[in-house]
Amino acid sequence: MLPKQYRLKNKAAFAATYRIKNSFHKGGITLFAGIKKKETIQTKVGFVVSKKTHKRAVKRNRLKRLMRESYRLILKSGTTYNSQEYLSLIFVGSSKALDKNFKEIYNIINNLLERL
RNA sequence: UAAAGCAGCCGGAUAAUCGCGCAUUGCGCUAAUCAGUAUCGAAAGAUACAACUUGUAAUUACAGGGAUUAACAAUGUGAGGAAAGUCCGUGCAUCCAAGGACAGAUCGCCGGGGAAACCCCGGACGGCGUGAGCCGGUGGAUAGGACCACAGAAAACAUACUGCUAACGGCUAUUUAGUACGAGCGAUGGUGCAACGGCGAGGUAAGAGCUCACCGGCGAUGUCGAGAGGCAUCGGCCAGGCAACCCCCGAUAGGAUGCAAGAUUAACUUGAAGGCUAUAAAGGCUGUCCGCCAACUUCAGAAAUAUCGCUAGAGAUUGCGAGUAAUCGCAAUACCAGACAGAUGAUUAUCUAUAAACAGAACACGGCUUACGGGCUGCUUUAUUUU
RNA sequence: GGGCGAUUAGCGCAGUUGGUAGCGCAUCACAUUGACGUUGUGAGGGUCACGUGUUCGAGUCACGUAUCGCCCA
Repeated sequence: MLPKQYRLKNKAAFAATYRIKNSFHKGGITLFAGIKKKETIQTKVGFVVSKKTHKRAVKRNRLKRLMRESYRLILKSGTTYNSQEYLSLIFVGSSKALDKNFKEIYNIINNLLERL
């Protein structure tokens, strides 16, 4: 889990980020990016796994946790590329990514941020 | 030893590095903010200074003391046996109704437990299994109605149909005999899931519980039992199935909606209605009256990333006692998730049986049902072997 | 989180006092035509989502399971 200040929480913010339609996809994970920010505030991140992806809550939670942990470790290492220029980021997991382990998820997230 | 049956338990552990939710405490020379003034906020509300209080001096001065938010630090704590399905029941909340009856609903062997339940325990009966055991929505079919396809004479009424009988009366012939007209009979009909008991013997003109033995079912009496019911004796043969179809009988319950229930705050801006009346108070146009506007009241809209509901309980653990048991009583101990884009994770090492099953709290609780890798314990049954 | 509904042929749907499962389109064959289309005639195709029970008998009645869909801010 990330601290609260890093999390994207507002429903309107989610809708606004989706509306930009600036997205990248790899290995069952889709990254949506918001507008480039003007003020120096923290970039906020949301993680989404739909109920349609898998029926059981345990597997959905597992994927969200892996994505979160990957993002946290990348943020900690400092090699965030251009991602911190954006106001908001959303990672959406699909059924392809469900069975992958932590290292695979980490590489995918890293690759997505690199392409941003 | 093997195969079964029943009951119960566990649902990885330890260490290192990084990381999250909540609670408490700390931190004011980390930052921001705060009563009457000042500030934040839509509001509820929150707070430095002042006041108050403590200490030191002595009438005024100095020092300390509060809280919130964010960040930081420390400590504590943090998913299940099913948290699941939402199949039952209850608390809790709002709305409707409040008196009585009917309709409708739910339940249905007996006794006990429980707040209640499509709940649990013990027993009865029926069925299954060699057995330990398991399964069962199991009241009433002479209160009444409906239905029972096809087949069959007939599916409930046995009054019909198909038949049987020459003992009796009649008729023909007149000794024997013949004839189903009267009369008697309910065996024959083999279809069906099911045919007003079954099977054998006696009996007869033909037959028939008409009589008898055995079996099945029904009723009465006696006896055992708290009761469902068991056992024994006697009696008479009239008693199809179906109530998880309507129904009858008995019992139970206010109904509906569900925490996205609902409560607090009610700015803002928009619309509609009420209202200047009796009483108290009462702004503006104009001193008074009328009238109009504002204020006021009600409803709706919009604003939920606010606060509460939100977890101390029909609870948990341990011990003792009552009871066959479900369960109940008493005592002690500790407080043990409370989020709101939603907390338990990642990596590495070691151990054990190779860490590998089903699976994530969302108001709470009691059940039921379903899913589940592997392991452990106790009791019981059957089979085999050894002593 | 809570509350509801549906599942029948390849597709879309009927099916009530429980008694031989149907309709339309599609598929196949034949006829018609020089050929195709249209049209006509006929045929095939079903675990009534799955399981257990009640019943002589279940698509229908009762209970459980699975899948899909809808509503509530």
